[in-house]
Amino acid sequence: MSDSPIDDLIQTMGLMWSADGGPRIAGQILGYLLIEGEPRTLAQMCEALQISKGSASTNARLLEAKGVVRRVHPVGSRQDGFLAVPNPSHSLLKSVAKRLRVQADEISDISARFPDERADAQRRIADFAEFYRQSADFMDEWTARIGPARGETAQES
Amino acid sequence: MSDSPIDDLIQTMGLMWSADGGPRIAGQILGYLLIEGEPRTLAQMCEALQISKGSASTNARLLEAKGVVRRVHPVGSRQDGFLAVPNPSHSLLKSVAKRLRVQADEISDISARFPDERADAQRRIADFAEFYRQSADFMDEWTARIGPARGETAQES
DNA sequence: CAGTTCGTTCATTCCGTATTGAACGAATTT
DNA sequence: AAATTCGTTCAATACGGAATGAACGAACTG
Repeated sequence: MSDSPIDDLIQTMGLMWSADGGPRIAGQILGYLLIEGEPRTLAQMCEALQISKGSASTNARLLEAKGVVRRVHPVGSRQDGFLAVPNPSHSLLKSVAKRLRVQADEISDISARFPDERADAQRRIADFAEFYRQSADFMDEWTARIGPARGETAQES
Repeated sequence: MSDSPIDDLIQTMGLMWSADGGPRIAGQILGYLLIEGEPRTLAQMCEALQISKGSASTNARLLEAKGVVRRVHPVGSRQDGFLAVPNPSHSLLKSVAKRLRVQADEISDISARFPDERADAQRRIADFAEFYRQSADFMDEWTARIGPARGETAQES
């Protein structure tokens, strides 16, 4: 079991990412690309992280969708390259904000169907949803303040 | 399967909570208490949500630790009562901020051990950690703006 | 002080989903 | 056009942690 700081970081990033509810391998890939600094292929990820080709593809694409990783097509090479986005703050916060907003809408939609005799409960739920919505708003505000990441190409709906 | 808005909300809160990486039952309990508005016992949760006593106890205590739920001791009753905190924003954001800060520290600690020839990687990792730290700061700022929740009694370390 | 009624704990079971590996299509190469 | 070399997909598996329920201690009750 290697204990080099580099491996340690990759391992830790994996644990952190899975603690946040995501696939562990996605965090490991991000850590790996962050360390390497230059585009790496799926095959290189498989070799370095000892994972299957399927996992490498799926999780790299996941990170790409989140805007944390960018895919490049080096001329003269047939394989795709994956590169950690220098400053992923923008994409990361935006995706969190979006999720909060969806959850807020979902909750208030449901509470709108409450029967009249549950007006008090309806208000409490609405207040709760409002907190989610405010949090999303504030995230957007913060996102705007730090500005978009350099070299970002996120195309989420 | 009942489709009343009330049951629907409880179910949805459970799914949302688990989507954020937590136990589904915790979200369901929060939804239930949010709807009821008044203190409810573990036995009532078991009955309403069809869950075991152990789950009720464990998850209620989890919510209590997060400062989202408050425990009360009604005089004359031997059972504890659990009550949804009116405005949990403060506790919720604070716990998120704390986790971000822990993760940021963890990452920069590891990157500090990088060998000299990896100075460039070290800098990228440090930048990444800095983003986490900034996010935590940002959460605290947001927390301060909305002010502490009414009736809060969170005692996290 | 025996008998309840609580809340908590913990070994076990169960379930969701991450991971795998083989199969496939597309694009290249010889 | 056959043969490679890519990336993706998907059914099967493995694994981590959620949920259970029995056991336990503590606090009350009669």
